[in-house]
Amino acid sequence: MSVDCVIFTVRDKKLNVLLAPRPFEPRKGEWSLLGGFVGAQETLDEAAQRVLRELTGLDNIYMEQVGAFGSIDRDPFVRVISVAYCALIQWSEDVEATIENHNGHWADITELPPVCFDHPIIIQRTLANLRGKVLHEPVVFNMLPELFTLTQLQVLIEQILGQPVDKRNFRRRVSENPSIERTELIDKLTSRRGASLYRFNPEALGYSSKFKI
Amino acid sequence: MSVDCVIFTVRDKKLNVLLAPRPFEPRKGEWSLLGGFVGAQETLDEAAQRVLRELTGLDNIYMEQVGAFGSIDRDPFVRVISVAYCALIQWSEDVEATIENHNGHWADITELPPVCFDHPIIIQRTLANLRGKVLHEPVVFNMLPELFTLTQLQVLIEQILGQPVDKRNFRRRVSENPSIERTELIDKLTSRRGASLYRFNPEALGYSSKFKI
DNA sequence: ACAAAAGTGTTTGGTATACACCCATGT
DNA sequence: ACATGGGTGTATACCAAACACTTTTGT
Repeated sequence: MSVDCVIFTVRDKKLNVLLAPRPFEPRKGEWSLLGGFVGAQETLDEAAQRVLRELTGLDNIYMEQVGAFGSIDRDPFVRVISVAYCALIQWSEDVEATIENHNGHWADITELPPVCFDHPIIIQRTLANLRGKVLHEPVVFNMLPELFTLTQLQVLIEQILGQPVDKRNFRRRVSENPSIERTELIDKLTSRRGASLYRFNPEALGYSSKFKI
Repeated sequence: MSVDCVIFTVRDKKLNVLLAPRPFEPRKGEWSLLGGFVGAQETLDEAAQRVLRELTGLDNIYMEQVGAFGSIDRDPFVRVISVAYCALIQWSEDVEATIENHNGHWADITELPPVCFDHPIIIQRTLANLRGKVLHEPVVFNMLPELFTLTQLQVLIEQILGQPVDKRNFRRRVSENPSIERTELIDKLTSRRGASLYRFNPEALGYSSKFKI
């Protein structure tokens, strides 16, 4: 019984997934998702959080279960059932260091290397899952810094959906979403003109109103 | 490692879920979902199909995984992780007999009796799942006979959604859905006037068109 | 001056909703 | 005759999509 984490981040304007060489047999050394076994006193959610923490140093991360995968061919001797979790993290130098200690490598999801077992299927299902909810649930903010520009947000959503998004319609929808608040701050790093920085404030969602981008 | 089946059917115009007294300790005798352990040579999907077959006599049934549930408190001694499956079946006298041999009982989902462990959560999550897709995927036909009237279909959907549906809008949407074909046959059992019988024909969905009701 | 990203409204077509009466038939 | 469920159309409000130019500023 194991958990496998499909860890997404946005890096250099591309959606990436974290892979690592499999640390033991069978298929030792082949690319695989980051996983671990479930302890006897852990819930599945706890196990997933722990695995993520051990391999990235991150804690308190957004994770959601995707499903259980029980293909038989995984290991010829031991039956392994794996529960997949989707994690969204913010890329940073800090994390990068911890990840490298565990031989983790980011792979652009549009050009994945060969991955072992049924992990390609798990990645695809997780991505489909994410695509289905990115516009209806406030999950993307887990991949962005506290303050972000609308272009950053748009590019990220385009990466997840795998298709372009109309800029004006996008910005109108954002402006109608009370939980995405414009701050007085201006980011001058990415453009000459400078772009307003925004913040996600979950409190600002009214009682009945649903999140929507 | 077990699978639990959340088996829905429509009976007497109500959405029902199948429960059975738990056959062994702990909590022997309390209401529970129908479950079983996963064999060493089975996939999860196969295990779910087998459990369903053993307990209802039905084969080749629509089933979909809902997720894995790993709460610890389930059994104080053995760690059990359960993968839940949603099954939609057509109610019939035949099935009823097999079910009774296994002490199965239908429970109206609007007035569930106390159910053991985390099974109430599993039922609610499965139902939420079903609600989310009933209008976008052709799943309801698994709960209806080959030929059905539009009122049957409407009542079923209302039961699943837990709210009424506008009759004229509903019938317009159905008429726009090429996969729901009107036959020449008339059902005279449920009304004096008689109602046209319809059939679901998955082939009739065009290439790009999505199912929608 | 120009390159590079930020920012900004309107029109149009489609889709979802609300709503009430007549029809056919068995009893 | 009447009770029961079957069947039908329109008007309106809302939402989604398409679309192109001006602004700011660092170099």
